Amino acid sequence: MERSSKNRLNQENQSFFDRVYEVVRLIPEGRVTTYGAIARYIGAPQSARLVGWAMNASHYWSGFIPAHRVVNRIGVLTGKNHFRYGNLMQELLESEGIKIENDQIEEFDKVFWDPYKELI
DNA sequence: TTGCTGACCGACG
DNA sequence: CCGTCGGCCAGCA
Repeated sequence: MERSSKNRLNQENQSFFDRVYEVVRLIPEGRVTTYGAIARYIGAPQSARLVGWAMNASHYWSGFIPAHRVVNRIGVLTGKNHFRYGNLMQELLESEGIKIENDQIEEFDKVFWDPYKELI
Protein backbone atom coordinates (compact mmCIF):
# COMPACT_ATOMS: atom_id res chain seq x y z
CA MET A 1 0.00 0.00 0.00
CA GLU A 2 1.10 3.50 -0.72
CA ARG A 3 1.43 5.85 2.14
CA SER A 4 -1.95 7.34 2.89
CA SER A 5 -2.22 11.08 2.50
CA LYS A 6 -3.97 11.06 5.84
CA ASN A 7 -0.85 11.03 7.96
CA ARG A 8 1.37 13.04 5.71
CA LEU A 9 3.59 15.32 7.73
CA ASN A 10 5.55 18.28 6.54
CA GLN A 11 9.22 18.93 7.12
CA GLU A 12 8.65 20.29 10.59
CA ASN A 13 6.83 17.14 11.56
CA GLN A 14 3.49 18.77 12.16
CA SER A 15 0.28 18.32 10.29
CA PHE A 16 -1.16 21.15 8.25
CA PHE A 17 -3.97 21.63 10.76
CA ASP A 18 -1.62 21.79 13.74
CA ARG A 19 0.31 24.58 12.05
CA VAL A 20 -2.87 26.46 11.27
CA TYR A 21 -4.01 26.29 14.89
CA GLU A 22 -0.59 27.40 16.06
CA VAL A 23 -0.77 30.59 14.01
CA VAL A 24 -4.39 31.32 14.89
CA ARG A 25 -3.56 31.20 18.59
CA LEU A 26 -0.96 33.91 18.00
CA ILE A 27 -3.41 36.47 16.61
CA PRO A 28 -3.51 39.34 19.12
CA GLU A 29 -6.80 40.39 20.66
CA GLY A 30 -8.47 43.11 18.64
CA ARG A 31 -6.71 42.13 15.43
CA VAL A 32 -7.71 39.80 12.59
CA THR A 33 -6.00 37.92 9.82
CA THR A 34 -7.08 36.07 6.71
CA TYR A 35 -7.24 32.48 5.55
CA GLY A 36 -4.81 33.24 2.79
CA ALA A 37 -2.32 34.98 5.06
CA ILE A 38 -2.19 31.96 7.33
CA ALA A 39 -1.80 29.61 4.39
CA ARG A 40 1.04 31.74 3.04
CA TYR A 41 2.79 31.84 6.39
CA ILE A 42 2.83 28.09 6.85
CA GLY A 43 4.16 27.59 3.36
CA ALA A 44 1.01 26.49 1.54
CA PRO A 45 -0.11 29.64 -0.29
CA GLN A 46 -2.65 27.79 -2.39
CA SER A 47 -4.32 26.05 0.49
CA ALA A 48 -6.41 28.87 1.88
CA ARG A 49 -9.53 26.72 1.67
CA LEU A 50 -8.00 24.21 4.02
CA VAL A 51 -7.49 26.91 6.61
CA GLY A 52 -11.24 27.37 6.64
CA TRP A 53 -11.69 23.64 6.92
CA ALA A 54 -9.30 23.61 9.86
CA MET A 55 -11.36 26.31 11.56
CA ASN A 56 -14.42 24.13 11.11
CA ALA A 57 -12.60 21.23 12.76
CA SER A 58 -11.31 23.48 15.53
CA HIS A 59 -14.62 23.08 17.35
CA TYR A 60 -13.38 19.68 18.46
CA TRP A 61 -10.18 21.16 19.79
CA SER A 62 -10.02 21.29 23.58
CA GLY A 63 -7.96 24.47 23.79
CA PHE A 64 -9.00 27.99 22.91
CA ILE A 65 -8.74 28.82 19.23
CA PRO A 66 -9.87 32.35 18.29
CA ALA A 67 -11.41 31.29 15.00
CA HIS A 68 -13.48 34.49 14.96
CA ARG A 69 -10.29 36.45 14.25
CA VAL A 70 -9.95 34.81 10.83
CA VAL A 71 -11.85 36.35 7.92
CA ASN A 72 -11.49 36.37 4.16
CA ARG A 73 -9.07 38.59 2.30
CA ILE A 74 -11.37 41.59 2.02
CA GLY A 75 -12.49 41.54 5.64
CA VAL A 76 -15.88 39.86 5.34
CA LEU A 77 -17.08 37.47 8.04
CA THR A 78 -17.63 34.55 5.69
CA GLY A 79 -17.38 32.01 8.49
CA LYS A 80 -20.07 33.45 10.73
CA ASN A 81 -22.61 30.74 9.96
CA HIS A 82 -20.34 28.13 11.49
CA PHE A 83 -20.56 29.65 14.94
CA ARG A 84 -23.16 28.54 17.47
CA TYR A 85 -25.57 31.27 16.50
CA GLY A 86 -25.82 33.84 13.76
CA ASN A 87 -23.93 36.81 15.10
CA LEU A 88 -21.65 35.23 17.68
CA MET A 89 -18.62 35.85 15.49
CA GLN A 90 -19.50 39.51 15.14
CA GLU A 91 -20.17 39.86 18.87
CA LEU A 92 -16.80 38.38 19.74
CA LEU A 93 -15.01 40.75 17.38
CA GLU A 94 -16.95 43.78 18.56
CA SER A 95 -16.13 42.89 22.16
CA GLU A 96 -12.49 43.28 21.14
CA GLY A 97 -13.12 46.73 19.70
CA ILE A 98 -13.54 45.85 16.03
CA LYS A 99 -16.30 47.64 14.14
CA ILE A 100 -18.44 45.70 11.69
CA GLU A 101 -21.06 46.82 9.19
CA ASN A 102 -23.00 44.28 7.14
CA ASP A 103 -20.46 41.51 7.91
CA GLN A 104 -17.68 43.77 6.67
CA ILE A 105 -14.92 44.85 9.05
CA GLU A 106 -14.46 48.62 8.96
CA GLU A 107 -10.96 49.95 8.43
CA PHE A 108 -9.86 46.40 7.73
CA ASP A 109 -6.34 47.43 6.76
CA LYS A 110 -5.81 48.86 10.25
CA VAL A 111 -6.79 45.75 12.21
CA PHE A 112 -5.29 43.29 9.76
CA TRP A 113 -2.50 41.28 11.36
CA ASP A 114 -0.26 39.55 8.82
CA PRO A 115 1.75 36.68 10.35
CA TYR A 116 4.07 36.84 7.37
CA LYS A 117 5.17 40.30 8.48
CA GLU A 118 4.61 40.21 12.24
CA LEU A 119 6.34 36.90 12.81
CA ILE A 120 9.81 36.16 11.58
C1' DT B 1 -11.29 2.53 -3.01
C1' DT B 2 -12.87 6.69 -5.75
C1' DG B 3 -14.94 10.96 -5.87
C1' DC B 4 -16.83 14.74 -4.30
C1' DT B 5 -16.97 19.13 -1.30
C1' DG B 6 -15.32 23.03 1.52
C1' DA B 7 -15.32 29.39 6.67
C1' DC B 8 -10.33 30.73 0.02
C1' DC B 9 -7.42 33.02 -3.42
C1' DG B 10 -5.18 34.38 -7.54
C1' DA B 11 -5.14 34.09 -12.43
C1' DC B 12 -7.69 34.41 -16.79
C1' DG B 13 -10.92 35.90 -20.50
C1' DC C 1 -16.16 44.82 -14.27
C1' DC C 2 -17.85 40.39 -14.21
C1' DG C 3 -17.79 34.97 -14.17
C1' DT C 4 -15.12 30.71 -13.98
C1' DC C 5 -11.44 27.56 -12.85
C1' DG C 6 -7.46 25.08 -10.75
C1' DG C 7 -5.10 24.07 -6.61
C1' DC C 8 -4.21 22.79 -2.01
C1' DC C 9 -5.49 18.88 2.29
C1' DA C 10 -8.78 16.41 5.06
C1' DG C 11 -13.17 14.04 5.85
C1' DC C 12 -16.96 11.45 4.49
C1' DA C 13 -20.24 8.35 1.70
